[in-house]
Amino acid sequence: MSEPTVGSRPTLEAVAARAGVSRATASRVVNGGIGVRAPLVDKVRQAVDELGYVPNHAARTLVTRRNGAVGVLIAEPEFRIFSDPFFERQVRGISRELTVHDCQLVLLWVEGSADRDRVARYLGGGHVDGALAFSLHNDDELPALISRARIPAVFGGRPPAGHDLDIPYVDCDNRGGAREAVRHLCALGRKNIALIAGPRDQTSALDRIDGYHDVLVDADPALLCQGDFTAESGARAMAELLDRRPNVDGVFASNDLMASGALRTLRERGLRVPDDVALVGFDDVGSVAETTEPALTTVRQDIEGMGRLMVRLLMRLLNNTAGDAPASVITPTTLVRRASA
Amino acid sequence: MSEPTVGSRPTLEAVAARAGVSRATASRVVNGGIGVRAPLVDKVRQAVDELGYVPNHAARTLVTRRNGAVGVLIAEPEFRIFSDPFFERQVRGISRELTVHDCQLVLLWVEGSADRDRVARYLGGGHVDGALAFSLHNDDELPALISRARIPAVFGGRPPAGHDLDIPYVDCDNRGGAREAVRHLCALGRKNIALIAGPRDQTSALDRIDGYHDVLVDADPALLCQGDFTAESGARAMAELLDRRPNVDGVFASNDLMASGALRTLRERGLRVPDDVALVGFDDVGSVAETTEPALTTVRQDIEGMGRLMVRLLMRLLNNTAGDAPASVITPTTLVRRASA
DNA sequence: CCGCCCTACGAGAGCGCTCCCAGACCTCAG
DNA sequence: CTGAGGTCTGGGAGCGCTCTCGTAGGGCGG
Repeated sequence: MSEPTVGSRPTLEAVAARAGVSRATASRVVNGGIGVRAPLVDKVRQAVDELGYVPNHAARTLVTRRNGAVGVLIAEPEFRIFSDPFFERQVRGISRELTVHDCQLVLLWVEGSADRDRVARYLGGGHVDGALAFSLHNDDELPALISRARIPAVFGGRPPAGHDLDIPYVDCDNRGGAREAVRHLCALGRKNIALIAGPRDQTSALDRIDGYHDVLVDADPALLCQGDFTAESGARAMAELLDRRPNVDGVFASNDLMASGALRTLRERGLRVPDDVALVGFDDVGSVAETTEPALTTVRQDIEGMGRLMVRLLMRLLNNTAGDAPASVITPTTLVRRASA
Repeated sequence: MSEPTVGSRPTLEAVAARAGVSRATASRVVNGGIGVRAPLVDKVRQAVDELGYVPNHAARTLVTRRNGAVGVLIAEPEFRIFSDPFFERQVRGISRELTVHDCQLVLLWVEGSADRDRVARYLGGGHVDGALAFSLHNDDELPALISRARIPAVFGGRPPAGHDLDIPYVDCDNRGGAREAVRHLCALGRKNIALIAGPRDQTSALDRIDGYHDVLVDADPALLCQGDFTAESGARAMAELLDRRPNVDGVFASNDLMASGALRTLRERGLRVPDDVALVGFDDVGSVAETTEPALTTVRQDIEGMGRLMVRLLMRLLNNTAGDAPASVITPTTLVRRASA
């Protein structure tokens, strides 16, 4: 097909020869050097340096059956949301933690049904040790795809019910965070607290709605307005809420982007934040929450940390000869008080 | 270390046995089946299906020295710009084209100097067949990194001068596109055409500035204002321009994001677009250009196509036993007329 | 009908590595 | 001084695949 990537790289054999030891010993040194006496270790290390030896990954994988790569599955609708800083942060966390574990990130972008087959084959083909996936939508094909590939996996975000797979997930305490946000508005003395909800096909959005209702058990249904996690939808929802209930004095927006949109509408209508209407967001993505005017009071979730956690969970899954899956993790949220509430 | 990913998958040997042929013949069938008679092909295919055979990638790589993976290098500043739809689109194009070539996308995120070593080792270690990188900043370490790893690579965007590496790149005709934009404003009869420029450390921004000057050879320097490709900077630049030269009647913003910011400022100042000020952007990212009010006249570059082109160039590089590097590609731009100019 | 050539298939080596196992060596107690 | 027990090291098999090469077999011209 083509030339080797680099003109014949040195093999372990060559290193061993140069160091005057056997291939087995050289291998031991390369893999940590335990059980090898110091002088030999040094000799091998030196040979490695001199020759610029880099282990052949394929050969190693062939025998160890591990390839040090993890697939990150992103389905089309999510990818479009890549512009959402949320994703960037989560992938960043994943990437960083994978580096720690000496693993590579293989981006698998599932775009259509044809891709679904391809990716399932790929996952099943042992190209990657495990998979990380974001399960955001009810109609998502990812859980099915993963179970088909029979590969260790971890989800980011609680998958919708209905999947009987025991795939662990990492999520933040959406419901608890929402409760905290709403309680905070209550504590400020707000009486007509509205909710700008996220899309109903995402568990995170549903959980935040539940949290709202936990606190405001018999909230006026007209105070709940639907958004889709975009700033634009937040602006629209806010307008609608103000039309329906002009006496709104508190708003919990299910994410910061929608909160920023709501803020815009409030400003356009000449309402002061937080004086007239107190506003709380969710996520605490710095690029949004800190730059609004006024800065957003919001529920922080440790997005990058969740990404890292996903990797750690997967690693535990991989190093786990017994079959017991580690439990899912719910990370805590914290209310970050800024100016908007 | 751990269990095999899946309990002992079938090998080619097993397929061959079941089909009653030799391993060699089975291999031939799996790899396209040329030189094998139809009945045998069928038998092998059937065995593959029945056993659910999937080739072992590592074993194949070990002997072919190709691993069907391409590294996509993203340096930290770019990654932060992932929220820029530009990147999403380009990666999308790359991903799609890689699928066509049966290659995987390994995301390599270069974050610091420590990472630089790690990634260089990784690239040099033959884990990937080639690399794609985005060279946006003058101070970028990526070109050096790639030349160190001595691996076939293609850049997205013309790298800044000063690198004597013969790494081909794919870029759009930034200068020509800018010329077209400015000429269009001229054709509309605009006399005081301002430029909102992009950051000076990016070749694309510089080229667009050059294009502006190509048409407006002795433009008033006060009509040039610096931005950084964000909407916010566009808004600020527009404000500054209006303060400096209230008679501005045409603006070429070096990207759509800045154009959208400029639009906001113009609206706030009560100026009508395009009646008072005609505005042209660059990029034609739909999520921005089509949703502004009025919709943006802009210079379209085929971002996804450029991503695909990068992959094709790399593939040519890989299948190229002679050492002649394919030439870089400059893709054309087209002016898309909407409402803003 | 015989021999030639071409095509289809199988045998086998080997890619670079890990890891099992046997043997060498050393230490120390008896 | 000897042998048991431990620690290190090397030999060698084998991971699953591709690919070269040799051979068998069939078609066709002479």
